[in-house]
Amino acid sequence: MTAPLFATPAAPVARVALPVPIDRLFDYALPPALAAAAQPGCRVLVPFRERRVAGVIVERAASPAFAGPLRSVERLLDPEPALSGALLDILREAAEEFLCPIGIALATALPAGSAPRLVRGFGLSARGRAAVAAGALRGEAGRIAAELVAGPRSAAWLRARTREVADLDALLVRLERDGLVERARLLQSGPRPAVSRHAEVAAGVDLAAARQALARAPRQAALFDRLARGETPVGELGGAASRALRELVARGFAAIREREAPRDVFGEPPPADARVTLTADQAAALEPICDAIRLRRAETFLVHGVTGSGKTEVYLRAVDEALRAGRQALLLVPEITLTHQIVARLRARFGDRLAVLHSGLRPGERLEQWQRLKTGAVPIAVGARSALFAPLDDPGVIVIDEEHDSAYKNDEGLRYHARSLAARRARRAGCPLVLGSATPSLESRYAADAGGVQRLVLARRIGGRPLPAVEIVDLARERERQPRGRRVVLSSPLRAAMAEAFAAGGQVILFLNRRGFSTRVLCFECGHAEHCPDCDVALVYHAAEDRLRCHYCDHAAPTPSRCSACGAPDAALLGIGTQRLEEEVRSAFPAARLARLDRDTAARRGHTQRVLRELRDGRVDVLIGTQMVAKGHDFPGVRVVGVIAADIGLHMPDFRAAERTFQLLTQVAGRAGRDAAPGRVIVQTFVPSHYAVRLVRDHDYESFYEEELSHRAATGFPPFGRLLHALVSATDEAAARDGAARLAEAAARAAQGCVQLGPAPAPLPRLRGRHRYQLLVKGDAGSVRAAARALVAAAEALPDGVAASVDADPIHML
DNA sequence: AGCACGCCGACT
DNA sequence: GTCGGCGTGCTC
Repeated sequence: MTAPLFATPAAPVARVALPVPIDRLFDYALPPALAAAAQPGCRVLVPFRERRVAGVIVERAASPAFAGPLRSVERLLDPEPALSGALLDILREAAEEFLCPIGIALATALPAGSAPRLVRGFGLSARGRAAVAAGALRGEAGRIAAELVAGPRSAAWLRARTREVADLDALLVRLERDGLVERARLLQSGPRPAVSRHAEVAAGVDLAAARQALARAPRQAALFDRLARGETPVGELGGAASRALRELVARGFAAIREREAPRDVFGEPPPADARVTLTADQAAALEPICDAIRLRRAETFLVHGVTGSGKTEVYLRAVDEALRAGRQALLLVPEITLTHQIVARLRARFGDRLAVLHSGLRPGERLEQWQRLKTGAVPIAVGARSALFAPLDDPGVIVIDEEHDSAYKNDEGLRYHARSLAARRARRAGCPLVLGSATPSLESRYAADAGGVQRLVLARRIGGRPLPAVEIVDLARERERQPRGRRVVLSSPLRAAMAEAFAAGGQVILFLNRRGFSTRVLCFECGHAEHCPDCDVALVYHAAEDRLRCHYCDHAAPTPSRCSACGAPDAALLGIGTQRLEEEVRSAFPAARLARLDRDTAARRGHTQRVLRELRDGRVDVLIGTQMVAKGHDFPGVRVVGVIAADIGLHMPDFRAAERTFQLLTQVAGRAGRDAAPGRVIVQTFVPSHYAVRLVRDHDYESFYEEELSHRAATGFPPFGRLLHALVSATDEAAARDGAARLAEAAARAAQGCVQLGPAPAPLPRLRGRHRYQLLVKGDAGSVRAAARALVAAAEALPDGVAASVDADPIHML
C-alpha cells in the first residue's frame, strides 16, 4: 500500500504518543496548515490537560477513535519525521512486548533534550498591553514591558537583556500583582549547533585610556589586561569573571565574538590505519557477511572468536562492504569507554565519516551527531545501546560487539535488549546482524545450535600467539599456610608472578570483582559489617573523605571508632577493596607505580582515559581495577593478570552467575600477553573446581556452554522458555509483601502453565528506604506473555505508595 | 507523570 | 477565618 499523495483532507486526526505513563494514543485535530508536514514520526506540541507537552505522531486517521471533543495540535516540532517508519514500527512492537507505555518507549529512541522544552516565563496581560499602548509605563517597568511586547520571555532572558533593572525579580512580582504581567510557559528551542564565544578588547579602544577609566574597578581592570594580551574563550575566564566581562562589554571596552566551532567528540587525531591481510579464519567469516550485505539478506551471524583473534578487523571490513553497497553501518559497543577504541580504528580506516552516540555526550553534542546521521552527512554510527535507534535510512550492516555484555539491556523505561531490537531492525532493513564475542551469551550460542544464527569461528589468535596460561590458586589452602587470622589478598604464587613480571620490565593488572566484596567495614573480632540504615547493604569506606557511604542511596556516616555490634576498637575494623588491595601491593612492591580504576576514580572526568593511556605507555606498573579493566582494552606490556577473588560473582543470587563469572574471567585473562611474550593469569578462588573457574583455565568455552546449558535445561531458565521478573517496593514492608502476593495471584490465575518463583525478598531487600519483594515467572513464551499482562494490570491496581515494575526479559535482577 | 480538585489542621 | 497538607482522579 502506498501513501496517498494528498493525505491532508482525508486524515485530519493525528494520533499522538505522549511521554506519560498512560499506554494509549491521544487524538488531536490537525490544523490544515500543519496537515501536509505532520507525518507519523514527527514531534508535535499539544495541549494536554492544563499543560502543553511534546509528543510524537504515531498515526494519521480520517476520524478520531476518541468520542469527546478533540483539541488541536499546537505546533509541529520537526519539519520531517524524527523517527522513520521502520523505527516507529519497531518501537511500537517493543513497547507492547516490554509492557512499556508507547510514549515513553518513543522518548527513549530520540536524542535526549533535543526537543524544545517548555520553561516558565512572563508575558504581558491584556491590561499590560493596554498600558504599554497608552504609554503609561515608565522607568524600569516600562523597559520590562517593552521587552515583553514581542511575546513572553523567561526570567533568565529578561535578566540578560535588562541589566539596568536593579531588582528584576521584585519588579516582576510587583507587575504581576498589579495585573500588568502574567506568568506564562514558553517554548525554549533545543540545543543549537555549537558556537564558541571569545572575549576580546573591542575594536578601536585605546588601551591606556581604558586602563585609566578602569582604575577604580580592579576586577574589570584585571580582566581587561588579560584580554589585552589576547582574545580568550569565555569558558576559560570562569564564572567569577562573568560579571566583570558583562560590565566591560556594556561599557564598550570589550566585545564577544561568536565562532562556529564544530564540536570535537573524538578528542584525539586518528591513528594510522593498519590494514592487514586477513587470516584464513577472518576471510572465511567475512565472506557470508559480505554476501548478506550485498544481497540485502537479514541473516544473523555470531562471530565467535577468542580474544585477540581479530574480530574488529572483520567488523571494519563488513562496514566497508556496506559503504561500498551505498548503505550505512551501525556498530554497538557495550559502554562508553570502549567507543574510544573502536572509534579510533574506524577513523583510521574511514576518516571522520562517523557519528558517535552515547550518554557521555552533552545534549548539544548528541543532537549534532544525531543530525549528521539524519541528514546523511556521515554513514557510520557508533555507540552504546541507544545508538541502536540511530537515524539511518538504509543500514547495510549492524554489528554488536561483545554481544554477551549485560550493558546491552536497558533497565528503565523501555526495558529492551539491544540484541533483540537490533535483530528486528536488521530484518526491516534487509541487512545482516553481526554479533561478536569470545564468550557468547548462552542465548546466542544456543540460537546457533537451533539454526537461527550462523556461527563463524575464529579459533586462533592473530600471528599464532598462544592464549595466556591460566593458573588457579586455591585460597583456602593458601590461607592454611598463613599465620592465624591473616587474610590472603595476594597469594604467594601471585606475588611470585608479579615479581617475575616486574623483573622482566612487564606490567601487571590486578582485577578485583568489587561487587559484594568492596571496602566494607568489617569487624575482625565478630565479623559484623556496618550497614546502611535504609538499604540493608554494607556501607563502603571512602578513604578520601574518611567516611562510610551507602553504595545505593548515598547515605553517609562517620567512620566508626568501634564495632557497632561487639564494641571492638577501630583497630579491628577493616575493609577489603581496591584501596586495601592498593596498600597490600605497596607494601609488597614499594617501587611499583600504581594506578587504580574503579567506580570512585571513574567519576573524575577524563581519569579513565588518562590511566589507560599511562598503562599503555608504560608509565604505570600495576593497574588495580574492577570490571572496567576487563573489557576490550589492549595493553601490550601486560605480562600478568591477577584475579583477586574469582568466586565472588558466583555467589550472586542470579541464575546467570556462572555464565557471568566465566565471561568475566575469560575477558580478564584476555588482557594478558598480547604482544610476543606469552602472558600469565593467576586466578585466586575458594572454589577451584567449579566449572566456571576450571574451564577458564582450559580456555574451553564449548565445555562451559554444554555444562551450563544442561543446568538451564534442567531448571527451565533461558534460553529454555521465557522469564518474567516483577519487583514490588514500598516503604512499609507488609505493603510490599502484600503487593507482591497480589501480583503472584494474578499471574497464577492468568497463566497456569507457568512456574512461579517467589514472591520473596529481592536480593537487595531494602533500597533507599523501600522494602522490596520480587517474583519470577518462567514458562513458554505464550503463557509468560499472559502472565505479564496480568501482572501489569494488577500492578496498576496496587494501593498508593506501592510501586511495581515488570521486566519481560530480565538480565539484572538486583 | 503532573496537575487540579477536595477536604481537614495551625497560623496571620 | 485562611494557607496548606497530600488523597484521588483525569488527561484526546
